[in-house]
Order: sequence, then structure tokens, then C-alpha cells
Amino acid sequence: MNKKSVPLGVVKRLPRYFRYLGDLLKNGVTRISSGELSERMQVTASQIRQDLNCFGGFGQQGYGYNVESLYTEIGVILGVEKHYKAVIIGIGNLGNAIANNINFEKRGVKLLGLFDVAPSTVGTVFNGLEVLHMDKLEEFCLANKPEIAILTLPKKEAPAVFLRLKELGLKGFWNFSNMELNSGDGITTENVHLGDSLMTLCFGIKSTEEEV
Amino acid sequence: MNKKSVPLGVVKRLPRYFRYLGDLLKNGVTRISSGELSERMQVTASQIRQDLNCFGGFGQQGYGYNVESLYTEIGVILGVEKHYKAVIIGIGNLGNAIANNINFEKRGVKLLGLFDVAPSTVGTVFNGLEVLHMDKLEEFCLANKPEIAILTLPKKEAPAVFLRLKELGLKGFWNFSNMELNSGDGITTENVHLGDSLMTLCFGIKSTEEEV
DNA sequence: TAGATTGTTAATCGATTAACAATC
DNA sequence: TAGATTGTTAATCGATTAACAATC
Repeated sequence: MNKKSVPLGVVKRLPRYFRYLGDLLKNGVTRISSGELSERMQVTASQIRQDLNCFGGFGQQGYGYNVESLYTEIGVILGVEKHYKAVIIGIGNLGNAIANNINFEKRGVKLLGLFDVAPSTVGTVFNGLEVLHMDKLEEFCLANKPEIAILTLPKKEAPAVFLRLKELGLKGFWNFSNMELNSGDGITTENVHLGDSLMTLCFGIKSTEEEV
Repeated sequence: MNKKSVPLGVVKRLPRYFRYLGDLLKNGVTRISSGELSERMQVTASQIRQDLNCFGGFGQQGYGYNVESLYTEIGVILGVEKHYKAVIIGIGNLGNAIANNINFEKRGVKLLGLFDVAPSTVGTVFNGLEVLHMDKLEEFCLANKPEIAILTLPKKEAPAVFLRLKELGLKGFWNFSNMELNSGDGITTENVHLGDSLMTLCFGIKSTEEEV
């Protein structure tokens, strides 16, 4: 069931819809029109309707959208119900921060393994998960079949670990290592470059200064 | 000198060029053509030339681009030479990770203050910087005039702190609090939603599965 | 000079917005 | 039914790609 592939721009916006709808739901809002949502999100109503209709008609003429069901639908589109399992490779500051700050559950992702090589880190416990040594990676993955690897390890270690995890059948790589990993061949990668984001901010500040 | 405003897409690509050129430079490559760079970066040569020409002719016909000067030029465009000063508000896991993992220096940003309210955190030292109590924020900012605030604090604290920092004259907000802050009025915000990135990854995995 | 590669214009493509008929 | 708002088509706009003359 491969609908003629959704534009990347739409996919990038879906998590944001999901977030706003989740907030509305939490605030007890039961229905919302594309017009209302467009005001809150600072996008056009037209775009919202267009985006949602890539996946089917979730609304009702004259009424709008039911917040709860739309939230659920977008969740399904984004794979919340797939209950993907994840491991974190590299439990330094960043691995730590991700383990603690990301609401995995809301997104249907189950964090089930932490790995590192530092003797001082291996054996410690975070959120009820013990950090395992990388030696145990194969054994663990064969037993637990995680789909997602979160790479918070040094850039120079990334390529070898990437290969190793591909061998083990992992499908998705959330990559913070600053070494760009390519998608393809059944593999999906999401390369996060926080430094790029900081530079975009600096450009913005600079542009604002010059606008005088 | 407000050139008819650069498309956002171009701006978003500049840090990536900066990164690749930095790597080339480190590897001792002195010149590169748009064709070669396009292969490495998986974009079209046309786009590279088009993007760069938003800012002026950095290349030379028949030769290509000088890696070092192009790297420097893009750095200038992105504000590296502005030497913006930054403070981090909230030294939990994430604030910590950012303080330690981001190469601020390469981007011309100087990290000069850390703030928190937890008694267990205030007074501790990271990278030679002592974590100060939020009570000291006004005093510190008046004395040091930082332009950038990195917000790694709980969502519910964000709006009040945002207001307080705007009062103090901060211009750019690198916001990890998941509470979306709006730009405008001389203020630039860069809202980072790591959870969105994770969901995009999940969508990608799901799509790949369905392609069978 | 001949070859290479840019800067830049023109053509194509896709994404966003506007409009409105369908319908709840 | 009348009013509201969607789903969807058509119009607009912008971004990407292709092409090529300029030129190092």
C-alpha cells in the first residue's frame, strides 16, 4: 500500500501537528477547524487541509476535525502504533540527555538498551536500564530485535558501529555523531546536526542587526 | 546593506556547506569545483552555485572555489566573526550535553555563563565555568552583554525566563524547551524539537517497510 | 590558446495558496 | 434549511535544475 509517496515537506510537518493536537487534547479541546489550528500554528488553513488530505479525509464538512481522532490518525501515520524498539549507543552527556529528556512513550518508541565501552559507565543504571558493554551488542540485538539505534558516540566510532548495527538488522538510525550516514537499502537515517541549528540562529541574529 | 533577503532554504543549507568545507580544509584540499562538492554532498552542482551566488561570486571560472576562502566567506555570512556570547539556562542533562558537545569556538560563539536554580547544581563547575543561580542573571547580563540564550529548562519555566531575557536585551534564543517561542521584534528564535526528528525517523522506517 | 568551470538566465518542477463546489 | 467548513481543483508562487555564454 504505497500511496504515491508523501512530499518530504509534509512529513516534516506531521510531528508538529501531532504536538499541537496533543496539547489541545490535554487541554480538553474536542474539535478544531483548520482555520483555528492555522492561527495557533502560524500556517495557512489551506496547507493544513492539503497536508492532511495526503492521507485521507479526516475532517467533516461544516464541523472541522475531531481532535482526539486526528491526533490518533497522525500518530498512526507516524508509526506510533508500530512500537519500535530502540537502543542508545554511547552513554555520555548526550546519550544521557536523550534517555532522560525524550518522551519515548508518547511516540510509541520503547527504549530497551543502553551501550557504552567506558568501564566507569558500563554497569551503571539509568531509568531502570543497566548500561551494557558493547561486547554484548550482538547477543542483545539477536534476543531483543530493536529497530532503532540512537547514535550518541564519537564521530570516529560511528562508521564501524553503523556497519555492525546494519548487520544486526537495525532499520533506523537517529544519528547525533556528526558523521553523516546515508539512507538507502532498507535503512533510514536521521542525521541531527545541532551545530547547524546554532549557526542558523546566528545568521538570524546577524540579519536582524543589519535590518536597521 | 539588506540584500533582498536570502531564501530560508539557502540559509538552512549554509551550515552544511560550512561543515563540508571545514572537513575538506582539514584534509588539506585547497580547491574544489561545484561538481566535486555536489558529489560529496549529494546535491546538484547547480544548486551549490545558485546558493553561493546569493552572496556574491566566490569562485573563479575554469578553476572552481578556493576551499579556505570559501570556508571563511560562509563563516562570515553565518556570523562567525560576530563572536556572539551565549549563556545556558538550565544545567540538567541536556544543558550539560550541549555545553560539552557543541564546538562553540568553531562557530565563533563564546559560552560564558551557566545558570540553574537547583542548589545541587549551583556552584558546580563545567568546562571552567561555575553554574550561577538565576538570581544573578540580571547582574551577569548587564555586565557581560550576552546575545544568545540557550534554553534547556523545563517547558513551564520557559515563557517567564524568555520574557526576562528579552528585557535584558538578549537577541537570539536557542530553545530546547519544547515550548515554541516566536521570533519578531528584533528577536530571533530557533526552536529545536528533537522528538519531531525521532518521529520523522519512525515515519521513514515505516515507509520503508511498506515499500515491499 | 583550449579546456574547464563559473555566474546567470531561462525552463521546469513542485509546493503553497486561493477559490469554491460538495456536504455535513 | 442555512451556515460552516471540508476536500479538491485551479492559480500562483518560489525553488530547483538545466543550459550556456562569459571568462579565467
